[in-house]
Amino acid sequence: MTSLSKESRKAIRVVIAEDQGMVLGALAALLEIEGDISVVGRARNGQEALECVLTHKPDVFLTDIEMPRLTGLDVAAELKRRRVATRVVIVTTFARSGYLRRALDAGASGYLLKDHPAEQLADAVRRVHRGLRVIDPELATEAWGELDPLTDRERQVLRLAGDGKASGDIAAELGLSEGTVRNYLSEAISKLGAANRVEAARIARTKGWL
Amino acid sequence: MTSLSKESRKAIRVVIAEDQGMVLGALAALLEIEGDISVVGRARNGQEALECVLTHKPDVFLTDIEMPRLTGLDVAAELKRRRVATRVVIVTTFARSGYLRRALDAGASGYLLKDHPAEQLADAVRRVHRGLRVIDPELATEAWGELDPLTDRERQVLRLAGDGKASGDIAAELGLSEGTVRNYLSEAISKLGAANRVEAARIARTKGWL
DNA sequence: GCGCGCGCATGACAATTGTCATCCCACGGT
DNA sequence: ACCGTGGGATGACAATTGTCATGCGCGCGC
Repeated sequence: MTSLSKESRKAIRVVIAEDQGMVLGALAALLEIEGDISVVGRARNGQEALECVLTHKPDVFLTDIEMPRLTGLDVAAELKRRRVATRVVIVTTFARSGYLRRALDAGASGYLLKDHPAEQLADAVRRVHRGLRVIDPELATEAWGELDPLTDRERQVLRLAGDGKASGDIAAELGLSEGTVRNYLSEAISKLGAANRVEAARIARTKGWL
Repeated sequence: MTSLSKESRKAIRVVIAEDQGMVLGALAALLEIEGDISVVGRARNGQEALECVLTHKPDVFLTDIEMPRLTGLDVAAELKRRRVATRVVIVTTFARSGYLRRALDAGASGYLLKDHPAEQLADAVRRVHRGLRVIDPELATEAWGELDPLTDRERQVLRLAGDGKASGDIAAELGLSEGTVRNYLSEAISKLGAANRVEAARIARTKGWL
């Protein structure tokens, strides 16, 4: 279709970031077999990814969200701040509306789920390169749903509580009093309609709010 | 063994199972570019995988663990039960000793982590095809460490508790009394050296015991 | 300067959780 | 028939958790 005209002349230059080495290599292979896309850089964490994009200035930057050092969202935000022209596409396992919202805020042009067919990937890269937006339809609808009702404190506290830490420990860790921690937790629990701290943490996590 | 004499004549036939479509496609692409390997089937869940292996009788079956319907471990076990000649290689995100143990019990010939470099994959397929075992070294050592100390009941109860359910709910769900549930939980907590049910669940999960 | 809201803390109380000691009962040996 | 054992239940008690009402100080808007 599109690029048969000039074909190999102007390949789309891509950098990929993904912490699972096997998947990273595999995605790269997947794109390389498309004649019109060329993978010019790979990164296994956010830090590396940022540098890689900055030095290569690729057309498209494909990134996972959950990575060591910096998340894909952090990297996207940083690229936006620096007014880098590279278009960002998020490729993640998580269908969490909170993530999508943050991705868009961070200026991402695409948001795909690892779930859906591999064919979509090369296509998405081309579309985004042409200046279009590619948002997984499944998410796009639900996305403008509820926004995160939690305050920063509630988030912090909930995160720790979700790991099984006791109120006292959490208090110590955050330099608060135990009673206050329980208050925050109680607030979070009621905001999320949960029955206890653990359920609350689960809910927040699945929405991408934690 | 069979026919490596003729080289390209006889490509290694592989079936891949992986629930994330994108990753599935990517892994397939990765293997296809190796001249001596041919992907003859793909599956996105355990059920499908089992059928696919049964009908294609591939040389090697590459599978993720966590999938809908049946886990990769379940499929491996079933293949062993049926005395299918196909060699099984587990490819997973999780470096959990419990998983490795179960994989070996189920007759798997390989256990790789998605973390490590993509190059290893094709190599592992060849090695396994030749009749060798390929176990991620990182795991291999630690593997013959502790075995699961939990009883069936403790496992069930812990699973539910880890999701934030209250003792009463768990009791109802399993047809036990609330006190009994607390007893099991207490046992599990002490066996795992945890401070509470949530931490206990976390620990069990990271060991692959849950 | 006044009032408001927000972040944080207290204290008090009920519900849930974690720990133990004890008990019942269905079994599987011997 | 008789013990041993393991699954399950009770009851009692302490610690932790969840809920509320209330209090304090600080910054902000007006």
